[in-house]
Amino acid sequence: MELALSLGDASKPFKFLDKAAPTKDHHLGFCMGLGGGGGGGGRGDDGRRMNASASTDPQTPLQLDLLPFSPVHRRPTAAAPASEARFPWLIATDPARKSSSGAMDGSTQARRLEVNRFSGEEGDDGAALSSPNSGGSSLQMDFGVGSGGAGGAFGPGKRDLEAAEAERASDDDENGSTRKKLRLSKDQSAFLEESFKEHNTLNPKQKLALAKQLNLRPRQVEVWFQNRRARTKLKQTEVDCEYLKRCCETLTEENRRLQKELQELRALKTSQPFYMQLPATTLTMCPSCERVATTNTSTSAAPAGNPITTAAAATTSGTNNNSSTALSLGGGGGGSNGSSSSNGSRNVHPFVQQLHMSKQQQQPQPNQPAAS
DNA sequence: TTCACGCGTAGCATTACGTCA
DNA sequence: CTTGACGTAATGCTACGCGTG
Repeated sequence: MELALSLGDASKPFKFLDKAAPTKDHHLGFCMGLGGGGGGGGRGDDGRRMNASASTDPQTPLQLDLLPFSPVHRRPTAAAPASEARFPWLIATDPARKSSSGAMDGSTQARRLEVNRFSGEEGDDGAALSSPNSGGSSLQMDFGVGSGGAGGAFGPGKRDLEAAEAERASDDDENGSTRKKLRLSKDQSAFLEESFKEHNTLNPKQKLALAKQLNLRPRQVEVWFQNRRARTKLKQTEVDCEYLKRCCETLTEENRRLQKELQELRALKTSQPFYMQLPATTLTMCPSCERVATTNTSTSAAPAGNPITTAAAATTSGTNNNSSTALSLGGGGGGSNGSSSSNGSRNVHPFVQQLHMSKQQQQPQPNQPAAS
């Protein structure tokens, strides 16, 4: 049993940067597919990583939408040019940003804008910044230095907390020892989420582009995606667990039901001497799928409405003293494979058909219907 | 062709910080 | 005001694929 988490088509190019902005009311989310097949999907360039990927299994019997998802994106308009339409929060929706660009005094503005922001001077040298020892924490808190005014589009541009945080960070910069944790703004997170829906992994180009768009360091983008994948996997595990739990319950119930039926059959067998005259029956199990085989000899001994059909199987030799019963399990329980033989010969399991054939060869019963 | 090496990125476990009830 | 739970950014480590000499 396998769970596949569909997070978009990994084969698609990284389109989010070319797309128009997500709508203001766009939903962030993903859907999970519970599949029953072998492991498909996986990273495009690396097959060994298979989780959190779109399921290619055609079976995909169950899909859970954990969050609503809307693929619709807003197109850039004349009123909202592409750069702004791509980032609708740049326009007017963020009151904090309004304040940052409006009534805020210069120093405060600079301070707020530069929190979370990687300075443009860093350029595309993501590798250097990626080093955990590169002092990125202190660097990113190096607000007010080289603010240049151009950046800050994706800076949080809000939250007095961050200003206070920045002040504390500036203190930390002096000793340079503490790790400073930054909270991404909602807008940044939303955009990253949108990107994650497109691709849950990043190539260097995409990473740099995203970092530039969001005014973050490439390392931050990278870390965000790593953590996001981890969260996705965790959710998947939870869903997996839930699904297995349901399966277990179903099977337990099925087992209980079968045990009950078996008891009934045994009671019936002892109460009716007719059964004693029947030839030995066998509980036949398919060696490949371990499914109990059906032999349709239409004894109709089962109680009415009984999903289990009993059949007195003809034995290959009269010397077989084993008392056995061929049971046909109906489609009940969680099974969806249509193993029930009630549909006639079309859906009869190959193993069952093989049984029929062997029996017909050994004990031909020309007028015997195939259905149970 | 094979091997060693470096680089980049993945997953994973863990830490540490910020937020909230 | 304190505290514990929780979410999450960040760190450190290992493994793998790939390109290169």
